This record gives sequence, structure tokens and C-alpha cells, in this order.
Amino acid sequence: MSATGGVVRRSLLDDLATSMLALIAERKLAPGDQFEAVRSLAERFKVAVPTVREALRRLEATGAVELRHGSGVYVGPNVGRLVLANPLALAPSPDRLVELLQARALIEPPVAALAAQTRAEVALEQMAKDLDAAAELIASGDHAQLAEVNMDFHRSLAQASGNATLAEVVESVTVVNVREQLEILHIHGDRQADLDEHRAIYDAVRSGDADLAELLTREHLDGVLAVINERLQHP
Amino acid sequence: MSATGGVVRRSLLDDLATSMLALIAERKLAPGDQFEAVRSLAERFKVAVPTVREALRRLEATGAVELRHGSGVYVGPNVGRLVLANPLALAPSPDRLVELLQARALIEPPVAALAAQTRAEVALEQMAKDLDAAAELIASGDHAQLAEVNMDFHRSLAQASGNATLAEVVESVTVVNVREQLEILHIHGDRQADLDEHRAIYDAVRSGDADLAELLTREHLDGVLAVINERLQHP
DNA sequence: ACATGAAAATGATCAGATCACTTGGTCATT
DNA sequence: AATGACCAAGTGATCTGATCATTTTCATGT
Repeated sequence: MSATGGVVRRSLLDDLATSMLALIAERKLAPGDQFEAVRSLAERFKVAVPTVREALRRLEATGAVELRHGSGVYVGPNVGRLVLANPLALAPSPDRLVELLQARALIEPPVAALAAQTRAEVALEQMAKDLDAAAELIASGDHAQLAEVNMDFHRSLAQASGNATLAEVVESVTVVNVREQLEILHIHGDRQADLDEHRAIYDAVRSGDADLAELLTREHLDGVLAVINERLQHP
Repeated sequence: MSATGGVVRRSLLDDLATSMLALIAERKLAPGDQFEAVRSLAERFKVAVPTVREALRRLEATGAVELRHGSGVYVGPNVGRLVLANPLALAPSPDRLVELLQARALIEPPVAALAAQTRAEVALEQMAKDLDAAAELIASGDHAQLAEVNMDFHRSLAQASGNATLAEVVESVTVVNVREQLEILHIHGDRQADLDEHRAIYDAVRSGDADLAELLTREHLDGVLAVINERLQHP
């Protein structure tokens, strides 16, 4: 029976979604932790199973939860994030891709400068790991994987700033259709130069030279951008 | 391990969601257009209604579609966006809020500089409208609405850069829990000074003075940040 | 100790029905 | 003719209950 004695105007689904998020927060569940069975949630909130599932799908869309067939509902990696990449984004047009790189060239240099001031240790170590991994991948010739790791370096750099929001922003603009970016970055060709530039940025950040870190990051991204622009004009 | 290329075991839901997006693109539907009835979609894709609804909820979560009770399914405003604010973000902690402002103080000044170079006309006019609206709201004393319009100004400023991705980023960091930011911004008190600063930024952008636009925007946001920091230390 | 396989837990999907809201048109009143 | 009350069709929201598919657990046999 739906003897709604309440006053709530928001749809049942809105309440459900927020209630479940609150439940996750209340239990202090971290990404990866198992949440609760669908049927159990239905009983807990006194709603039908399909309704719970719709609410879960909503949460799942932004990475707040994950539904694993036969296993259960788990807390997703994006719970608590403020900014994220649109998981439903279609492949960007060349124009949009240039725009995206321009945005990165504008945002990441000052982030690198901040990273040189903050120098969050865990992130610095991750940057070093990324560099090592990139070196190996250059040797092994796995270019697809290399491009991924190169993106990882940029994300780790943002993490080193100590500002989670900035890290989310950078992650959002780097994760977006990495593959498309790679297609073009393959043209760049000089993977060793890329690695050297990354290493120089790392050194600048590690030594706390904010101005240098900013400059190197700007030159690095402008360089990539120049290559892409040139490539788009001469296809 | 993430699926390293090759075979992708997409669930029925993944196919449904992407198929529906493709259908929207195929029909060249724009945000606000009516899409198709749930029952009709179920029949079209030969699946049950609850399944369609789950897929729609996924799309709805990122603003790709909207479900209006009794009316129909419509194309949402965020279809095609790359970066967006997490629609399920909870109220940020004070620390997170400071971080958010720091991120804005880092990102928006160079965006303002770019805006001064590009000067997208429609966005410039929108900035002027925002300023007028703000002036009226200061007179009428509607502070809640004023704070909204002030955020609109920052978004319009980003639009003027001509870079949609940057605009999305700025929109994402300004739309996030505006209310919480307002709570604190109310402390600022000097709403007239805020408006004056916005006007100065507008003038700098309008006249194409990139350096000045960047400087003024930085001072403006640093000022807000300083107030907030002070406020958090003396509650 | 190990491998096997049944059983339980859990998500995925289906089918049909009923309730609630929106919209557009009908029709009486003015 | 303009207005407003009312009704009916279309559509989303939610429920009930069942069946299929996958994962996990654990008793069992070797």
C-alpha cells in the first residue's frame, strides 16, 4: 500500500538515491567495499525491487556504485567526487579534441606549479613509477599502453598538487576518450622526447621549482598541441 | 583488470543505453526535444519496460535525457558534454569547499585572459546581462538569487573564451553546491564590491586586455578565498 | 589437501497490472 | 466569443512476482 502520509514532493527515486548514498556515507564505506543486496535494499526502504534498481542505475552512471552480476552491489570509485568526465561522452570531433588540448594547456601548467609547492609525497612516488613504466613500455614497443601511462603521469602530477578538486578536473580532461587522443599522439612519434619532458617536469616538481614546473608543463602541452594542429592541417 | 581491448562482453543495458543515444543522434534531436515513450522504446528494442527504464535512468543521471512524469522522455541538456559536475555530490566539507575555491582561483584567471583574446560576442552580451541582473538584485535585496547570478557571470566569462571544454570545467566547479558556497559568500557582505570587481573584469575582457582580465579575476577570487579562510578560522 | 560439484546468494530480465501526472479537448457557463 | 470546470487518452512511476544467469560458498569425495 502506498498510504503516503508524507509531504515529500521529490520523486521516490530521488529520495531513494540520496538515502542510499547517505547509507554508504553513514557506514563509512570506501570504494570497493560491498554495499548491500538489491532485495535487501528494497525491503529496507519498503519499495519494490525495480525501483531500487532504477535508483542504483542512476548511482552507477556516475560511478558511485557498481553492480556485479552474481556477486553484489559495491561502492564505486567516484563516490564523493565533485567533477567527473561524462561517462557517456561520444567520440569528440577534431575541433573538440583541439579544444580539449587547449583546455589542458591552460589548466595543467599552474597545477604543476602548485604541485611543486605542495609536493604530496605519495603522488611524487607515483609519478616516478609512471616514468619507469613509460620507459619500459617504450623499450617493449607497447604504444597503446604507453599512451595510457603517459596520461597517468599527468594525473599523478595533478594529485601532487594536494588539491583533490584539481586532480578531478585534470583527470576528467585526460580520461576523456584517451583513445582518440592517442590516435593523434601516435603521430607525435618522438616518444623518447615526451618521456624526457615528463622527467624534466618531475625533476622541477621534486625540487620545488614552481616556475620551472609551470614553464615545462606549458611547453610540453603546447608542443603536443602544435603537432596536432599541424597534423590536422595536413592530413 | 580493465578489458584490454578485444572482446567486450557488454551487458544488455550497455547496448540499450548506447543504442538510445545513437537513436537520439541519428534523429538529430536537440536538448529539449521529445524523445520517445518508454513503452515504445521497449517494443522497438524488443526488451521489457523495466530494462528500458534502467537504461534511461543511466542516461538521465548525466543529463543526457529527462523523464517527465505524465509527459514523456526528452533530450537532456548535457548530451554531448565531456566534463560535468557530479550530480550526486553531497554537501562538501569546509576543507573541500576551500579546495574548490582554490581550484577556481587557479583555473579561472587564465580562462579570463583567453576570454579577453577571444571575446565571443554572445557570451559578452550575456555577461552584461548578468551584471545588470546582479545590480537589480542588490537593490531588491534578493541575496540568494544574487549569488546565483554572480555564478552565472563566471560561467558566462568562461563561455567568452570560446572553448566549450573550458566552459564545461568552469561550469562544473561553479555549479557544485552553489548553496554551500552562498552560505559563506553571504559573510563576505560587500556585495557592491563584488559587483564592481565583476564589472572591472568585464571591461577588461571587453577591451581585450588579457593581462588585466587575468589579474582582476585572480584578485577577485583570491579575495573571496581570503574571506572564507578567515571565516573558517574564526567561526 | 585438493578438486569437484551441488546449493545458495545475488544480479538481470521479463511479464503484466495499477497508480499518478500531464495534456488536450469537450462542454457548460458567462 | 471567452472563460473555466471537467473528462479522457497518453505516458511515466511503482508494484508484484516470477524466471534466468553468474558468482560465491561449502560440503563432499578422492
